[in-house]
This record gives sequence, C-alpha cells and structure tokens, in this order.
Amino acid sequence: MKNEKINRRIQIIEDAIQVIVEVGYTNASIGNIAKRAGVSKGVVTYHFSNKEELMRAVVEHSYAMAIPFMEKFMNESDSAQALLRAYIESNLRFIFEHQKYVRAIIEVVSNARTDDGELLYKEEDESIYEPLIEIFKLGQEVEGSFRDFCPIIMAKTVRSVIDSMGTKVVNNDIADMEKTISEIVDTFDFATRKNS
Amino acid sequence: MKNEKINRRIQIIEDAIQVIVEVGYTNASIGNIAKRAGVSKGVVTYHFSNKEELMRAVVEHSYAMAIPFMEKFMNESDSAQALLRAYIESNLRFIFEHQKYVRAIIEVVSNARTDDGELLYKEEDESIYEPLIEIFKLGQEVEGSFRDFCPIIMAKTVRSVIDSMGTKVVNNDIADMEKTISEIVDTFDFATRKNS
Amino acid sequence: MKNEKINRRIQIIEDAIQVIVEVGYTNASIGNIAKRAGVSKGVVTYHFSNKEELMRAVVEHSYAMAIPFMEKFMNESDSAQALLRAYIESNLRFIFEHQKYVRAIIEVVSNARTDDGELLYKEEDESIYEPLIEIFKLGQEVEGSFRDFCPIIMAKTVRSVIDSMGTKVVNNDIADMEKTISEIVDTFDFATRKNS
Amino acid sequence: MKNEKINRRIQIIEDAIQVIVEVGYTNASIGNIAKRAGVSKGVVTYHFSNKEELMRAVVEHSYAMAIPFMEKFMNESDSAQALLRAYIESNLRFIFEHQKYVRAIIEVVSNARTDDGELLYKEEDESIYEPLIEIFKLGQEVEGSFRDFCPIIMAKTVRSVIDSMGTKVVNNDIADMEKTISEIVDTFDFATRKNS
DNA sequence: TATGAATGAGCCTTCATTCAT
DNA sequence: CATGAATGAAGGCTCATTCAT
Repeated sequence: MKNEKINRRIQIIEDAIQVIVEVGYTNASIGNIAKRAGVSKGVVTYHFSNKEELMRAVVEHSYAMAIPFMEKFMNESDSAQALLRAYIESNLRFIFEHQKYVRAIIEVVSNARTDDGELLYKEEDESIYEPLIEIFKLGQEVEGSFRDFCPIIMAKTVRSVIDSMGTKVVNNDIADMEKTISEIVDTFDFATRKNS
Repeated sequence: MKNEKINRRIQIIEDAIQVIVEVGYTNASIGNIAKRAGVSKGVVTYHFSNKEELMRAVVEHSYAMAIPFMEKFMNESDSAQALLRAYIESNLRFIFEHQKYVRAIIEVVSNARTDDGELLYKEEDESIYEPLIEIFKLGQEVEGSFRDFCPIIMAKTVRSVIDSMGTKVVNNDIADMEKTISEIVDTFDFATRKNS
Repeated sequence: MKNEKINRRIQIIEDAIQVIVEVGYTNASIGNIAKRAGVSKGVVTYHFSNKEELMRAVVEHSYAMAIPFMEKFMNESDSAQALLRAYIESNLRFIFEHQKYVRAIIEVVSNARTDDGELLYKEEDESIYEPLIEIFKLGQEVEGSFRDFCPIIMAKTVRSVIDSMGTKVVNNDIADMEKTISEIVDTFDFATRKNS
Repeated sequence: MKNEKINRRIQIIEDAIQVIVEVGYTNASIGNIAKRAGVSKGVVTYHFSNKEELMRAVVEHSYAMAIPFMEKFMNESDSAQALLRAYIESNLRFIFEHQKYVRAIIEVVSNARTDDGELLYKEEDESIYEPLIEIFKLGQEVEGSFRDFCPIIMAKTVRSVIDSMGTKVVNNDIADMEKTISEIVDTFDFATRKNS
C-alpha cells in the first residue's frame, strides 16, 4: 500500500521528466504530464501541491540518480591525475547514458521562475565544484603534479564541458561516446598537468 | 520615414532582448515587450507578424552584434596558438561585455518551439565550429605545433566553455573577468599544444 | 464510543465555525476545516455527507447556543417595557460575547446556496420576530404603555440593530459594550413608549 | 468611439451587479458575468485587469448612484428633526427603489477577500456616519431639541436599520414601502427627541 | 469508522492572434 | 501606420465528491 503510493509519486516524476525532455519545460503542463501518466490532472496536484513542488521533485530525483554513479568511479583511484580522469569519465558516462535526467534538470533549472520572474534556482550551488577543487588542490599542493592554475575557474571550465554534453550529443553511437570521453579526459589531462 | 520604421523595429528587438533576459523567454509575452517598449501590443504584431518572427529577429540581431567583434581580434594574429588564444579571448570578452545578447540567444534558442513541441533551433549550426576547426588543423597539419586530438570534439569543448560563461559569471568585477579570460586561454593553450 | 462520535461531530462543527469566521464561508472548504480539526478530509465527509449538511449543522449549533442565553434574562421580568429592555440587553450581550457564532450564522445564511444559485436560507424565518411582537402587543393592547406603532416593522427594526452589532463591533472594550447596550436599550425605550 | 468604450465598461458592471444579486458574490464568476453580458470571458478581463478591480468598480458604481439621490432630500430641510426624517426617508426610498445596487454592495463588501482570507473592505468607512452625527449634534447642542444620547452609537443604530432593509424587504408592495418608511421615520423621531 | 487516492468541473488569469477603424 | 477591442484556448489551482480499502 505504502509502496504503491511511493511508486505513483515516482511514476509521475518519471513521466514529468519524459514530457519535459520531449516538449520542454514550458510546454510540460500539469495536464500534459497527467495525460502521459494516464491519470487525471487532479492526481498530479494531489501528490504535488504545486507545479513548483513537482519540478523540485524532478530535479531532486534526477540528481539522486547521478550521485551513486559518480562515486563508484572515484573510489577506485589514487593520484590527482587519475582522480580527475575518473571524475570526468564517470560524469560524462552518466550523462551520455542518462541524458534524459540531465536534460530535465537543465530544462527545469534554467526555466523555472517565481511569479515575479526571478529564476527559482538562481543561486548556483557552488558545492558541486568542491570535488573538483579538492582534486586540483591535491595535485597542486600535495603532489605537485598539477601546474599552477586557479582551481575554481578550472572547476567551472570542466563542469561547463561536462554539462553541455547533455544537450550537445544527440546520436547514441557508442563509438562516438567512447571517443568523446577519451578526448575530453585527455584534454583536461594536458590542461592541468605540470610539464617536466 | 523608412529610417523611423527601422529604428522602431530595432527598438522593439532591443526591448524584447531586455525583457527576455529579465523574465525569461516564457514570460516574455508580446504584451510585456510592448509595455517595455512603451507602445501598444498592436505595434509589435504590426512589425512582426508572429511571435516566432520576433524571436528570430532577436536571435539574428544578437548574432549580428557578435560577428564584427570577433573578427577584430582574429585578424591581427598569426600562429595557430596565437589565433586560438585570440579567438577564445575575443569571444569571452564579447560575452562578458554583451551578456545581454548572449543570454537572449540562449533563452530563445533553447526554448522556442513549434506548436507540436519541436525545438525551433533544433539543428545545431555546425558552422560555428568551422573557425576553430581551421585553427586546429593549421596547428596540427601545417605548423605541427598542436598535439594530435580530434578537432571537432575539441571545438565543441572550447565552445562549451565559452557559451557557458554567458550564464555563469554574474558579478561584473573587471579583475575577475580578466583573470577568467587569461585562465581559460591558458587552459586551452596547454590542452592543445605539443609538448617538446 | 458513542460519546466520542458526538464529540467528534461537535469538534468539527466548532472548527468549521472558527474557519468560517476567519476566512469566510466561501473559503471555508472541507479541506480547510479538516486541516483545522487536525483530521483527514474523509472524516468530515464521513460525519457530514454533504458540505450543505455540515453548514446546516453549523447554523443549528450556533442557534442552539443562543436560545438558553436569551431566555435566562426574559423570565425575570414583568412589564412590557422591562421585557423589551431585557430582550434587547440579553440579545446584545449574547452577540457581544459570542460573536463567533453570530458571524458564522450570518456567513452561512447569507452565502449558502443551492446549485442553481438560490439561497438555501431564503425564506426568512418569521418566527424569530414572535417574542418581540408579543412584547409589543402586551405593551400596546394590554398595558397601554406603548404608543401606537406597527409591531412587525418595529420588530424588524429592533432585530436589524441587534443582528448588525455582530459585525459592527470589533474592539472588545468592555466599557464600550456596556455603553452600547445601555444606549440601544434606551433608544428603543424612547421609541416605543407612550408619552404622557 | 470613446462613448462606446465607456458604455461597454458600464454595461459589464451593470451585468455584474445583476449576476451578483441573482446568484451571490461567490457564484458571480467572470464567466457567468461574461455570459450575461453576451461577450467572451476575455472581454471582461480586458476591461478589468482583475476580478478585484471589477468588484471595486461595482461598489463604486453602486455608491455613485446613491449619493445624488440622498442629497436631493436633505437640502430642502431645516430643523434637526426634519433633517433626520429626511435623511432616513431618502435613504430608505433609495434602498427600496435600488435594491439591486444595495444588495450588490453588501454582497461584495461582505465577501470580497484577499488571498489570505482578509476582508477587502475590512476597514469600515466611518465617514458614512458623519452626516447623521452632524444632525444629532445640531439637535443636541444647537437646538436643544434632541435628548442626550451618544451620537456615534445612534448613528450606527440608524444605519443598521437602513442597511438591513436592503435585504429584508422582498415584495415591492408600494403600500408596504410607504408604511415601513413612515414607521421607521417615526421610530427614530421618538427615539431622539427631548420630551417636554 | 476512517483514510488516502482519484476525479472532473470550475475559476481566475495570461496570452497570441485577429479585426475594424 | 497604429490602436484598442475582442476572442478562445490553455494553464495552474481549488474543491466537493466518490471510492476502495
């Protein structure tokens, strides 16, 4: 019983994500989402008192899917260089394999606004840069294997590339994906390491 | 008379851009734009028979502002390395100083859709990668100063970083801007050049 | 058990009255009332099969509280003049001390409608004028202490003043209340008695 | 042209009043009002940006009709006693002959609320008591023809009776109306004058 | 007896578009 | 050229009611 309830919530969230990806945040009306879920409009507003609440749930749900995926790769590594390569690879891999969630997050975060027009997710969550910054400091200060660059700006640069891939790659050619991953990993390897 | 008409058109486009940036594409209704322009709603639909047409004009106008700005820097340079540095710097500088246009383009391109939900600007214009690709080929094939990487993927990587800066930087601290430009320029310098 | 059921009913009615007074009849939804009562919406519809039924219960409950209060004062008096003064005073005192119930009645009676828009309590209950009319007839026909006026119109006049006080007086200043009571009592004393 | 625009506004207001009187404030939806006016729903929201704005217009319009009517009677009189009689008679006559407007005002004023449940017209406009208070002071302090009573409370008492007549009298029997007017006028004549 | 789930209608509002002037 | 008027669709939301458990 309780299980069913939870599933219904999640079912709606998943349907919402699907609709958002297909027709965009703006056209992802509660009516459209309900139709996709095969339920009446009231069901959606019953489980989520607001459209805002539903969209927050969409973002949370999508984020929650990424975290374990990313950690898996990071625990197996050692050096700063290896950590950075693993971070980029695991993130890109997640994005390529879960484009749906990534796009949904982007759609919601960049479009959801309050009544007076302010972006709902205006304050960028700086904490997402923390893991990268730690890796950079490890390479610069502890190992001395990284050249001297600003960790914050480099973190933003890396994330820019990762995040943009969610919308850039459309064809799911597996070869393309592996090639792209290895190229980007190499790119930031060269970009960060200290030349002997 | 004709001059007035053109000015009126451009005025509306500029006001539209302002509104789009402030409240987002979705809330940038014709009514809002007309109010901002200080004219009646009819004037807008008179100059632009469609909302779609107005939005296309917004994108064209914004793009048109970028092109001369970019070329100015590129003509003064020589080597592939210098060209790349100039390309990145001029693009970033334009973006930082014309965030309004960049954001407007992003808003419109990523949100404008047809009635059945398809993105209006779905087909990514691959031609924007051409200048970068040419620079990369010059460095790899002619000069031999660049290492061996995929020019297309590298071009997408570079543009990802440039484009994302339009939304990432909020404070207009001039020092921050210069720092960011030099860091990113250096990053891709190291990322592309062949180590001796 | 039965006791509990009754208490639960009355608890809901009291909460409904509170909600009605605070946000008005229209906004006194079953959901709001249930929330105030700290129970699920289903409990309300379980005890009252209808919103209409609940509202009727509200009116009955509120009326029921007034009757004993009014009689207490009336039994101790004698002459028509004294009866009228006691009637007005006791009614005003009840209203001032139980504004909640009075306002709830007014809200429901003046707003509850059938599906086709007809007032539910359309037919004014003429019986509420009876006690006053009897007092007037006593003063006019038996005692000869009252001047010649239409008992029905005077009864409506008196009740108008009494009923309106439920919404007019907002500050609960005790001095104000006593002053108001004595002034109104005097007013109708002068208005009804035969001048020598 | 301008004339037509004004008429359309007033036409909607009048239709709104009619609908409010017939089905009550709550059921007087913009849709219902538009249907009654024989126009599309959008026309109403075009002329009145809000339901609140429309309702304010209803109240203003209704009030505006009362003022000239009341003044006509008051200018012809002299003594405090005559002024009071004229005030009550003219007000009652207006109410009986324009019940529609009076009821509309009552419906709106006692039901229109803000989003958080507060009455829109919460602050009672004390200025409506001013004319009566002036009459009373004239009779008490200047002429000495009125007995000693609280002018404010008496003013509220008189207005209670007048206002309540808007909802109390349903049959338009002309004889009833005249009888009621004369009885109420007499009542407050006796209630205020000083007995010799 | 009690509850959460679901429904469908209705409301206010926003909006792109059309049209007569 | 420009405008105000009007339309109709769609959106988010509230709500009384029904129903299975």
